[in-house]
Amino acid sequence: MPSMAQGEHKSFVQNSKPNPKSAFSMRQKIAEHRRSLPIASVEKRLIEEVQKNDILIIVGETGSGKTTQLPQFLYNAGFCREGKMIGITQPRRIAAVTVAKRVAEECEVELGQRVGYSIRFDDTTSSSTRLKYMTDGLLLREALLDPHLTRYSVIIVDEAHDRSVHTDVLLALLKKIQRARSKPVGEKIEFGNMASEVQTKTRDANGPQQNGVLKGCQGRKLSPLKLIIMSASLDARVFSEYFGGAKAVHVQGRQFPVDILYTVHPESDYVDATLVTIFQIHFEEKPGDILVFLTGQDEIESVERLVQERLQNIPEDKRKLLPLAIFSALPSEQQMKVFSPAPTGFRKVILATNIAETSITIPGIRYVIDPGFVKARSYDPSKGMESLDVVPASKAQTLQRSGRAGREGPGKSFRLYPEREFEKLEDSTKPEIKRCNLSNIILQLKALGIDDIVGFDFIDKPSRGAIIKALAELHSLGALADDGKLENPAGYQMSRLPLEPVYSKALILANQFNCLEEMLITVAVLSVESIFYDPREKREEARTSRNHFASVEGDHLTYLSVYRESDEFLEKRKAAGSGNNIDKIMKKWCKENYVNSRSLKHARDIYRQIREHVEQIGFNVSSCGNDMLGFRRCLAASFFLKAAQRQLDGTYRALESGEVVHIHPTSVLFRAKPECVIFNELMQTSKKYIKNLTRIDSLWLSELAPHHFKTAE
DNA sequence: GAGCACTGC
Repeated sequence: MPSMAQGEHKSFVQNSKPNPKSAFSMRQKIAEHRRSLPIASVEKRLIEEVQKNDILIIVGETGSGKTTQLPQFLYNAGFCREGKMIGITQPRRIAAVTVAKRVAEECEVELGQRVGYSIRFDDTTSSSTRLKYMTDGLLLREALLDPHLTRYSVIIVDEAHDRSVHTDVLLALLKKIQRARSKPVGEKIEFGNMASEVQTKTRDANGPQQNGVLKGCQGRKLSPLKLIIMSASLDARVFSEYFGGAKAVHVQGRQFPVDILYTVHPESDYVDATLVTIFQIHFEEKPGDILVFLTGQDEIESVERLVQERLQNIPEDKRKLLPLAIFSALPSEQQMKVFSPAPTGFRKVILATNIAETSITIPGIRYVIDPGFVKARSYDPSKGMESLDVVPASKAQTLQRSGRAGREGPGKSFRLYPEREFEKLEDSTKPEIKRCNLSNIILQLKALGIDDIVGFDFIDKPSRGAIIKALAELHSLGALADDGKLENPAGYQMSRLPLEPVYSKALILANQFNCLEEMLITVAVLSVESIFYDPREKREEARTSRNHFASVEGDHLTYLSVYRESDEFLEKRKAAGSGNNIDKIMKKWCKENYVNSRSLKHARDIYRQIREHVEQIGFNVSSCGNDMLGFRRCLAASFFLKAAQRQLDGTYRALESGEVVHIHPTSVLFRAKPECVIFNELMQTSKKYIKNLTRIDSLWLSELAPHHFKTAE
């Protein structure tokens, strides 16, 4: 072991001005603490502000109670008259569920009555629901069916600082809807008409009767819509400016003070610095668990190993330190371990990715170690390529991380860089909309009747190049006509499916190729994280299992056989009379076959949902049986935009971008190296890798996508 | 022969 000597010691300096707004509170024991929440004292004022202002920005730190209390205040003040609802959006499913449950408890109603939540695959709302918690993505979907969101009197967009694509698009849309709802219906409004017109042809069976609603309101005003944007931290000004100088109200939070400490000098090796700091805290600080923010699985696993190694070299009475890893790819049973209290006398050190920044809250944390980096996804529209890079965290992220030390008592945050480096960080993370593929978003906007995408009023405008690229892709897929308007019916059908546009297109084609059943399964599996466990898994049984499913034709057919075999197993068990617990049976099968049960369950949910959708469109779900040649031709026709040809040196050239790429080691075609393939994903990590491929005949491309390959011959 | 932060419909 290198000289990670015990004597090594890092000097930290206290930051010059203590963070004034650090007062997190413990997880509130709900009912008894309601009155003591900071927001309780400003109920009257908040209601007045909402009555006076159509748009209100509320800046509230964690622990203010805004998410649980404000909707109740509004309900009591009469904002749900005439059956109207208050919608509260969250960026994450788990938050929508837990908050709704808590509020139902506080209101002493059954979940799904006055208070409910609705997230994909799980809707607890009923006709009596007035406070509806949901994900922002779900509300966007609702807007496709009801372009004025007429059932809502108030919409609260919570955690707007998150700046997810969904939040950004939703805010832009709500701005438009609010304007439309303040005008008499007879007047021409900027969008919605076209969408509702076409809707009569393609509307979901249970969609609201939009035309009827509009007719009934003829000559009258739609009721106005109140908009409340809730955000933590620095970004309030951005939202206020976007909404024409909207009023912003601050609500005090509740957190314990967190001392911020910086290193005196920059650290050249943050893994090493992390290790030193962990032991320094362990030896010198009072009891309390440590939370370390690292960038990924590999890093976490190596720090875990290093901590274990080092523990062997210190006196036995000081070894009471328990390292635990948490990241999203970790099976949930192992994730749960970080939540159980450490054995008596032990100190936990949680090695986490960003998952611990917002998604989960671990009790007992008093110390945070923040090396100041994050792994971020970015997208290069010109090459159609994603990449994952380690980049410096933003100020907002860094504050959020430090706050994790002050939820249960005063804490300390150790930043592994000097204070002057903090000042150089970006204020906040680049909004996702500026670093992702826009084809899906643009398809949604087009379906809402918004045709001028370049001129659309985004909070942060995506680059022109990214917009053009997405428009071109949608045009190639047949979703957009030459004039840039949505094709009827294909474009509308595609916008209704909760899938990447290219997968929706694949379903439309599969309907024509008579292999819709196979394609439904394939795109469901492609829509989830890998259904195979960690491919680094070298155990013999795991390899055998993967080989058992592998198809020489490629990954798509491999996924098909995994899904089908799991399904057959389930059917057999059901027929044998033991079909009571589907989840349990599937888990057992997954374990035996080294398949990720979380992913497979998710794929099955998606399959069920999109099957319903295509049946509503009027497609007949038929199977091509054993005609895998026909199915591969359909895959080629669907994914022609992403084809690659083998070169003499064994590398591949992506036909669209001209990039030199490599087959990803997780592909079943990694060794076979067929002459021509279609693929679904192009990602740069250590190399430019293509993932999820199927072997095709290169002649199929010009035959099946002549509009795209006419010059190729 | 090598590797994937986190969400969401």
